[in-house]
Amino acid sequence: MEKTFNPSAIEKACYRHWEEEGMFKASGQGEPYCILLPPPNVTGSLHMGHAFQHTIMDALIRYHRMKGDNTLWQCGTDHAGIATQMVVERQLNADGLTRHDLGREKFLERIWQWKEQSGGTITQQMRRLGTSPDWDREVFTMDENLSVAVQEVFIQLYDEGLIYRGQRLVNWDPSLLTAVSDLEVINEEEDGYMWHLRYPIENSDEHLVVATTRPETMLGDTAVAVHPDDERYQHLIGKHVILPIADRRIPIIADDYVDPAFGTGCVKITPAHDFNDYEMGKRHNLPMINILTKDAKINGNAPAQLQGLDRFEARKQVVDMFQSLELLNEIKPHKLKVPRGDRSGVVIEPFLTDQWYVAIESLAKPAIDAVENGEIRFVPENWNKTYFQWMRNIQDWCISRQLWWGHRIPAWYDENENVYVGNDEKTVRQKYQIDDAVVLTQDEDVLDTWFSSALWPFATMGWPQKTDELDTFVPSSVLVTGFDIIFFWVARMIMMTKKFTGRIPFKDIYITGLIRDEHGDKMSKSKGNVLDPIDLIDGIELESLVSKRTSGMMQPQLAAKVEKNTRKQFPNGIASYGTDALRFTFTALASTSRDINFDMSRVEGYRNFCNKIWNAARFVLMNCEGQDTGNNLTGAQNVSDQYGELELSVFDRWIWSRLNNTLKQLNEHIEDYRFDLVAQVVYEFTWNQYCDWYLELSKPVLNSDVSSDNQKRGTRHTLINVFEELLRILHPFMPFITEEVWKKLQPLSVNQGAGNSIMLTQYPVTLAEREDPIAEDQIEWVKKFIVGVRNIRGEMDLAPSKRLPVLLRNAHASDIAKLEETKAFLLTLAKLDSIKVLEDAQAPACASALLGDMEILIPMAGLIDKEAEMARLRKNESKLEKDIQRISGKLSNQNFTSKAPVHVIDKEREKLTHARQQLEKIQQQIIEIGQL
RNA sequence: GGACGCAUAGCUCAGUUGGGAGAGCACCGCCCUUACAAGGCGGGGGUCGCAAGUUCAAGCCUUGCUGCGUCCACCA
Repeated sequence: MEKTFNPSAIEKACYRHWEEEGMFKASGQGEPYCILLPPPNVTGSLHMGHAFQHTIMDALIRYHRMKGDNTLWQCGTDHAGIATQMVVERQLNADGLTRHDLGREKFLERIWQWKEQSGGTITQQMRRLGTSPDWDREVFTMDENLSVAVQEVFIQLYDEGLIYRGQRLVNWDPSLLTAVSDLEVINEEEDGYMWHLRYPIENSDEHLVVATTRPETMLGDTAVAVHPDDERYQHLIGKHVILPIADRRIPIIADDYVDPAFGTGCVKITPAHDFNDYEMGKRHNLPMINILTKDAKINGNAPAQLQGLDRFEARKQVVDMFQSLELLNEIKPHKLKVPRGDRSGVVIEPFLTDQWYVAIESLAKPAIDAVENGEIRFVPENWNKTYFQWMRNIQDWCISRQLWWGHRIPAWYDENENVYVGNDEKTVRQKYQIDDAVVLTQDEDVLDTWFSSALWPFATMGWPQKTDELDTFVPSSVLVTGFDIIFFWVARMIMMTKKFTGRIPFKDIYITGLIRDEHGDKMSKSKGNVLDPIDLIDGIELESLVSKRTSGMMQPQLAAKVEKNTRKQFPNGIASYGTDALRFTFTALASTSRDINFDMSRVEGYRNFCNKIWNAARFVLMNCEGQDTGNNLTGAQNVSDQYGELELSVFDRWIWSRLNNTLKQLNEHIEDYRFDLVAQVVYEFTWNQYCDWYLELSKPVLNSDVSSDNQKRGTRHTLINVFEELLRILHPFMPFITEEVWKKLQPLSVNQGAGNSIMLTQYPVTLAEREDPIAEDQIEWVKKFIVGVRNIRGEMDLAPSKRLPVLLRNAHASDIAKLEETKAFLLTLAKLDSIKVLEDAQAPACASALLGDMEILIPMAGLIDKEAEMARLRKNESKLEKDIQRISGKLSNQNFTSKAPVHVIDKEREKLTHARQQLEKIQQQIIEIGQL
């Protein structure tokens, strides 16, 4: 084995092996365990958020697969209607073309080409991450069988009256020329103005002053509203104003929606271009005058001079006209929420169009119930509040999009605009008994991408056909996703799956945090702080990183800053850390926190962890290869004690006990989705117990002439088999290194017949017989002994190579028993040349450490500086004095002694006694040293 | 306006039912000891945002405040 772990040398071949051997398939045996991959955009590429979530999912999948569950990771990609169509349209634009130049059919061909060309990117990147979904079951949301499901759902909902078509005010994106749902509109506060406009009152010299942030909409005003109780305007209710410019006579109406305290207390009402006004328009039977074209220019309902102007140009013109009519009262700076399309970024216009909607309320109810009654569980639980809040105020879902890329709506119209819904024209004619002479045309629109995503849990399992997968894997076990798509996707899956299968789609919803940069900023191209997971795996040199970060920016003027920051943060580019280090980092960062700040130094730390594992393997191999590891002896499988020729020492038994304990904790943490704690316990065991202590403790046995063959066999046996189990424990989190190392070590272990991949072995289980509190107690004593000596050595600046004599004073019988069992280890690990037990209190001048009542003494004899030892003792003394003061204060408090539980009081008393004894010894030492 | 989250060591974060403040990284000192210098050993470092309350006991529970953040709704 190489001296240093080199991930790039093993990962790809390792993955190919797994995939070619079909190891990712559900076994068909055991309890079903299923995860649905949130389908990424087919033409997208893997970002840090994906990598994070995929790591978590893969860890769960591998864990359950090794546990023997019938484990399916259902994967696939999404057609991502708007996003994908935009990409291809942009490509066309670069050639000076629009999609209309190509026509619908040609344009769709072009998108399919693009999908074929770039559709494999993300799935290839997932392979680099080591993910193990069943690729043979990969689904694309526009595959034939998915389209069948989409149609079926649409038709069934329509026939039940739960999908309807109607003219309403929708969020209209004037650049994409499509309706979008409420969720696709981002409202952000921006600086704007409030214009105060005067409307002359009919047959009067009076005016009403209305305030507006969108003056151009006055062209569509059909009323002015005041509060019914507003005394200022009582006399005007029922009268009319003459709308300037448009010269329209519109009524002054009363409605308690108006807040008399805001602005002037008069509101202009534009039912065709504002959601509140629309509602009021319906209440008061007001006409709805649409003044905009689809691309947000002023239409023929406005005065001729304004027609054809862009909405923002028209705004200026309208203001100018009011000014010249002396009807502009004032212009105030004003902060307002501006609705923008989440894809296009342009200002959304409320716009009257015909669209398709899902009547959502009856679907929402069972979906709310499922979470309320605990059938579906959010983790962390708190997210159910977010869910409830949205679900209980849910609005009908606008599902039609004026796009070409997507599932075309299965509806046909005759010349009289009658609607017929069915699978295809032929079916429709039969279903509605329409004569062939009647011309039918299909709806031009497609469905919202999320409509097909909502069917993911059952459509991927073969619905509407009855399949075994539907029975077995609905509901799936857990959905791993971000909170940003709870409404878009999670809620809608629950509604649709309940509706069409009667089952819940998943039992748990594990909501992960959002990956941010190390300072908590969102990763974005414009900030130039985006990390590509593949770059962390393979490494990237500085120049490539800089050009990657600065190319194709929406705001090229930021490039210089991005370049500067990048050069500063990564003067040497990014090193190659390998997949396992990256995955372990994600695992360790997966706490309950909402925001996860991705820290490069963590990756480096876990790269080192990989190297640690690698080198531990080298040590194990070096000591076990070609040696008798006792694996063929009876009883070796579940070894926890001595079996004749296999003699386990106290520290062999100790490490088995620790391993068992670690596994127990790990199982609990996985149950709780606390992957950060999972990472912590396995890291701690591997590095701080197995490597730091166990490997060191094994050396004296393996290298000594004194230890017996049976003892050596016992230690080798433990060395190899604990490690082999540890590799299996680690595998779900670090699949590559564990596979590579396991293949080298497995032949030496009791698990030698387990097959040709660690991913198909059994996950280790906890065994009560491995628990060994006595061994744990003894090794604790050994550790304290050694640390005590090291402490003196470290603080007294004694050369590590200098072997020291140790005297023990005030040793109990139990100390002496432990000493006898472990003396060889103490001598080696603490670098001692002798250990003597003193019969009485007499001792030369010594530096000292305490282990319980026993004093570990190192004669100063020219080695140790008096002042330095004095300072060390004083430090310990004052620490003990503080402890004693605090504890005795507590114990002398009558309230405490009368009210606290007995075991707490006893514990405090014990602590006090112990501290006093320690203090006494320290002070005695101080006197002794002081006399020198 | 409504809901939610966060504030603990220089940085990034753990701290489970209230009972002696932890990790990684960074920092300081010593060491190239035959698994590993991507390492070993030792060490320093925190008024747990502020205030009040409950309690024998509060990083943890309650209330208020401050600061930061997210989501939903929205006053033209």
